Amino acid sequence: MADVPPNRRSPPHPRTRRGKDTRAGLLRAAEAVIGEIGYAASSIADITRKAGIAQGTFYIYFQSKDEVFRELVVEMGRLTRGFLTEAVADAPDRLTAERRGLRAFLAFVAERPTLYNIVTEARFVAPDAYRDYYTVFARGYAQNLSAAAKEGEIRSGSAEVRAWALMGMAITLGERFAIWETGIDLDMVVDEVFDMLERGLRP
Amino acid sequence: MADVPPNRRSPPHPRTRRGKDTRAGLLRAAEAVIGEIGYAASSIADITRKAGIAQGTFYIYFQSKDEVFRELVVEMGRLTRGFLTEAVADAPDRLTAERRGLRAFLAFVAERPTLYNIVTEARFVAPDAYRDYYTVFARGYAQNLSAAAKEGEIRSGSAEVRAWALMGMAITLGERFAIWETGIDLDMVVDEVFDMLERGLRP
DNA sequence: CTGACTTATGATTCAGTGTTCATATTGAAG
DNA sequence: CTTCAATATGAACACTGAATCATAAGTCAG
Repeated sequence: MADVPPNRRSPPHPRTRRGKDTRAGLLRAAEAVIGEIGYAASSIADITRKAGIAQGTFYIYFQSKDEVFRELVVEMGRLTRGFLTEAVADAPDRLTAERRGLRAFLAFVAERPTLYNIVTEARFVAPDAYRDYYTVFARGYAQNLSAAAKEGEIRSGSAEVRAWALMGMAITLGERFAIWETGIDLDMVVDEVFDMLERGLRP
Repeated sequence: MADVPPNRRSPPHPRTRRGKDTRAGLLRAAEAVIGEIGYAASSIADITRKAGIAQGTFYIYFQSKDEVFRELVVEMGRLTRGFLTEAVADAPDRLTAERRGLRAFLAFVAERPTLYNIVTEARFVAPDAYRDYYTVFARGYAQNLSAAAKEGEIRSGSAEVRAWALMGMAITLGERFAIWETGIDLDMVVDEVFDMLERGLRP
C-alpha cells in the first residue's frame, strides 16, 4: 500500500492566551522584518529573534516561512481596504470620494512603509495572494465607479479600465511621494492629480 | 602590513568573438530564466544550463549573480525607452504622443512579459537600479509635459506629479490587461484611459 | 494539586547554491 | 607550427538557512 503522504496542514490556532500572544507577536515581527529587508533576505531566525522567542517555536504556529508571508499579505489587504472604506464613508459624491480615497491612501502608505515591500514581493513569493490583493480592490473600485456613472455623477465609461488606471496612479504616487521622498505636501499631489482627472489635460 | 583586500572588479569584456557570443548568450539566458521564475528562484546552474555552457564559465563574464541582474535591469530600461521614443517620435502634439506612448508600452509589455518580473524584483535586489529605471523615465516624461504646457498644448500643472501619475497608470494597466489576461483589445483600453485624461471624469 | 495538553527550546539535520579552482581546450598572432 | 592568452570545464568547497525533533517548561480544567 502506498501511503498517501497527506498534504501538511497548517498548525491549529492557539488554544491558550499565551499562544495567541506568541502567534500575534510572530506576525508583527514578520511584518517588521520582512517589511524592512524583504522576504528573501529575512530568515526565520531574524523573525524569531525580533519576536523574542526560540526558532523552533515558529513552527508551532506556522507551517513555513511562506505561510506567514501569505497571512501577512492577506492582512495587509484587509487593513488597507478597511482604512480606505472608513476614509471615504461619508463623501457626498464619487469625485469627492475618489479624492479622499487617494489622500487617505497616501497617508496610509506614508505611515506604514512596510506595506509596499510586502505586497510587491508577494508577486514572486505568493502570486495568487498578490493577484487577490489587487483584484479584490479593483472589484470594489469598479463597482463604485459604475454606480456613480449610473447616477450621473461621472461620465460613463469602462469602470474596470478606470479602476485599474486609478489604482496604478495611487500605487506609483505613493511610492514616489510618500516613500522615496518624505515630507512632501501630499495635499498638493492630490490637487494636481484631481485637476487632471476632473478637467482633463486639455487646455 | 595589512593587505588591503581590493574590491573585486568586474571581469573585463570579452576579447574574442567567441567570448562576446558567450557573454551575450548568458545575458539572454539570464533574462529568460529570471524573467520567468524570478531572481531568488533562479540559480546560476539554471542560467548556464539554459545558455548551454558550464557553470564556471559564468564567472568569466560576471562577477556575481547580482551583477548580471543589474546589467539586465539597465538593459531593460534602455530597451523600453528606445522603443517608446521611437513610437512617439513624430506625433503632432503631446496628447497624441501620450496616447501613442501608452499604446506602445502596452504592446511592448505584451510581447516581453519578462520585463515586469525583472524590473519589479530589482526593487529588492538592486534598489538603486530600480530607482534609476523609473527616475530616468519620469525625468524625460516630465520634461515633455512641461514643454507641452509652455506651448499651450495642455493645461499647466505639476509636470512631475503628472509624469508619475501617468507612469503608474501605464504600469498597472500593463500588468492587468497585457500580462494577467492576454488577448485584450488594447486599443479599447487606451481609448478609455484617454477619454478620462482628455476630458476628465466630470459628466 | 495534578495530570494532560499546550507551548517553548535550540541544537541538529539536510539540501540547495553561489563561488572558486585546478585543469583542459581553443584559436589566432607571429 | 608554436605559443600563449583567452575561454571553457565541472567537481569541490563553503556557507546559509529552512525545517525537524527530542526534551523541557508552562498552563489550566477538574
